[in-house]
Amino acid sequence: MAHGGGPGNAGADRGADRGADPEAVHAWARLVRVSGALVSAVEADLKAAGMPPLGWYDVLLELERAGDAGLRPVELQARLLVAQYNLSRLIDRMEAAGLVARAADPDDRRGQRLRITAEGLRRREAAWPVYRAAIGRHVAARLGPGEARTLAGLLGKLAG
Amino acid sequence: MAHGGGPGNAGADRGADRGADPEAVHAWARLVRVSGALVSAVEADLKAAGMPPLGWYDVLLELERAGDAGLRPVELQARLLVAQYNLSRLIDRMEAAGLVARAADPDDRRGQRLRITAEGLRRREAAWPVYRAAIGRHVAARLGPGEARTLAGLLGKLAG
DNA sequence: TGAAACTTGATGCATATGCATCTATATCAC
DNA sequence: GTGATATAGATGCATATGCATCAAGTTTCA
Repeated sequence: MAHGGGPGNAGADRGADRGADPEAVHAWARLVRVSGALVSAVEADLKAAGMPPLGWYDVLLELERAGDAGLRPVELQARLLVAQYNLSRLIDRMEAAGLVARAADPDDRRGQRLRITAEGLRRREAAWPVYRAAIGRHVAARLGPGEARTLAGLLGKLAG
Repeated sequence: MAHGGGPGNAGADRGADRGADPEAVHAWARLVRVSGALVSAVEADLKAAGMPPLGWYDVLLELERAGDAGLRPVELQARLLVAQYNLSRLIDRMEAAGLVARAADPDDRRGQRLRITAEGLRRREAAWPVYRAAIGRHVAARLGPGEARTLAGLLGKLAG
């Protein structure tokens, strides 16, 4: 479970809330709390079904989309917004599990190309119905398509 | 940085997206990615200013609000949505840092009452301007008050 | 060309998280 | 009351994360 909780309206000067209006503070508090709870819930659903965690899924999906060319770790890093050292070890684990393969990059001898293995493909495909159902339960059941679209739009602005 | 990335439209049967409509899936993907990125960014801002991490802030704020009576760990756990074993050790660290105090609960000898210390109070107060500025930079600068309110509302529905 | 600066990815070490389980106390059913 | 069950909180162990730094390769530019 994520840390949640609300930022402070207990701050001394409520009247002069410099730096963030109260609506933004409230939205922030909810964002942290709700996203943490939902991620935990979905993660638990995946685990309960014997599926790999979300982070693994994301890697598998990106590599699947990248196709035969594979991806450089540094590209994957940028897409998934994970820290470099973190990705390095995530790939270690996934490689050990046989889901991805590292190969030398012919164009840059510092680098690698990562590719999904057949087994990795199978695992991602097996995970998707479970993942989709979890999203259905935790998101789609609570938000209509219009609301979901609005939410995505607002989050997009936040990502700026 | 959090794991981000999108769930699969690479799934086999795109036409029959049982369990979650595409809008929900998209909103979910954005939620995970954006909230992760923002939490990382805010956390980095706090750290850069020498302030305690978000999780600590949340604990301090709840305890400050609870006042003299303090809070039971189990209550804090429910409010912050953290796992029990996790909170137990978070409190260990914060106690070691002198920001919170554990005391035996007079009404339940299994339990404790947690209270914020004077130093904890000072730390939380010192952190708030930094935290507020971070929220301002990362949220308020990108969302007007009306949008922030809409976002909070949608997230509230998601929390259901 | 060749030295300085930068990029890519790995890794040792400290810290944090998750899981299972444990102890102690409280509550419930009888 | 007493035994069964539930709840509060801690903890050993495995795994994951963050930080700093490193080695190897690439780019830049005098």
